[in-house]
Amino acid sequence: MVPDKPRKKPLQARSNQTVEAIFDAAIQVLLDGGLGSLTTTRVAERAGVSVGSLYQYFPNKQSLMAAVLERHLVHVVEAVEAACVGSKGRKIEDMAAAVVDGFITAKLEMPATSKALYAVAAELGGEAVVNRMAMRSQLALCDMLATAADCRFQNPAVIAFMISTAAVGPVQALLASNAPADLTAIVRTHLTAMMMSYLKASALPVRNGRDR
Amino acid sequence: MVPDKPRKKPLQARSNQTVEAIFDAAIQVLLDGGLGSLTTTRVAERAGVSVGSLYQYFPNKQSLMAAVLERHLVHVVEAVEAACVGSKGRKIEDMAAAVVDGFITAKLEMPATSKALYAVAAELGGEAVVNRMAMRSQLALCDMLATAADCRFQNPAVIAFMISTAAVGPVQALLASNAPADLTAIVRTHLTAMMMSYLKASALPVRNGRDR
DNA sequence: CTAATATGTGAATTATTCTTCAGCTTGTGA
DNA sequence: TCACAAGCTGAAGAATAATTCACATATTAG
Repeated sequence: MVPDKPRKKPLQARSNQTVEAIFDAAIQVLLDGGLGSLTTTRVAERAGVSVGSLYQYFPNKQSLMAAVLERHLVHVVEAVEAACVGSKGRKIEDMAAAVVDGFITAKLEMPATSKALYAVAAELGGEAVVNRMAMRSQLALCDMLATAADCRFQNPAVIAFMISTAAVGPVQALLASNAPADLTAIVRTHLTAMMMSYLKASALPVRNGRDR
Repeated sequence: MVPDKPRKKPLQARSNQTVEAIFDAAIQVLLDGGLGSLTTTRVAERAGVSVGSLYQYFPNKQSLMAAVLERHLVHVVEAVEAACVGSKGRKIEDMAAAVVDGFITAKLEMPATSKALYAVAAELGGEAVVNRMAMRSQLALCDMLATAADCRFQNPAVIAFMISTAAVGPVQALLASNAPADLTAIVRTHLTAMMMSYLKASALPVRNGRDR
């Protein structure tokens, strides 16, 4: 619906640097002033390039914002996916711990970026990106859950939906209130506990070896 | 930091109608076009009044958006607070069910409004409103938890934080994907199950009558 | 009925914004 | 070295926005 692809693919090393600089600058501008005061000119200035260069790689402002958001979310989703494949065949407790840990670690690796992008995610262009990424992580979770060593689930897709969506709230709140590090640790513990107990409560225990 | 109060308090019935119309129009404009394309002129047009009237009650665009957001969040928080006071002295299972039900019902009562306001909440002015409302609901949750019939909690504030923040994710996802009603019912069930199991897992059972 | 007050109007002002493009600089391959 | 392509520039165009204010209309009190 809205153009999303880079207008031009960077070929020389120089242009890659430019694109990197633009990405970083967008985050910076977002951080002091919010999405409302982000302008293409300001981003270009901060990146140390001209507006013209910006428009060489992004057909318009919206596609720039979508690209910045996607870049960050891909990073987070990949962390979740890694935790999922790494926990296949384990017990659900290990699964819960690994997934929560991967998610929180990735999200809090760049807290400023995470926080700045919530406004972008809530905008018209961002919604689609968010939905796409949510799908990806729920698929990975589903795959993982199907291999649990100690139980089966009646409706893995719903469980995956709940886990992935319920995890975002506490982390978002943590970021929104610029919480101290010790609260972060506590939330990590509690989120793990929440997911573990939820998984246990939703599990159909496997009798011996093969069920059904 | 940013002016937030109405410039003028409506005295006559006529002006109250105007303010109501402006609120409703703001939601409408937000719904088709998003925050990015919301302008004071467009809101005034939709409300059937002139821009001048709008600026008579809101000193600027930001305060208008904050007021619209606050109005909705107060409604949701009041539902949660009602569920909390109504569940004092009950068992934790009843508490979890009542709170989740109150929250989801209030949020889904006006799904379009809820969805439209996520962008506002993520903006600079909205963050403060959201934090204030989060505080209110966590306080109510804390009060409720302290009266549980069947157990005590080591750190009620953290539990309240987790419950209130973890509940928003699934509902937000539900709204973002325009989910069908049956999925809504399933999420309601699962969110209740999640909170119940989490509360049980975090509880220190009370021995007999009085503990400690 | 009349004066005082409350409310409503919307063109004009002032400021920004996104986006383009004609020309300049830098890199590369022969 | 030279010519062509890739990359960069930033002033200018066209559009749109937030906010004001001098004036019109409606309501209320006395």
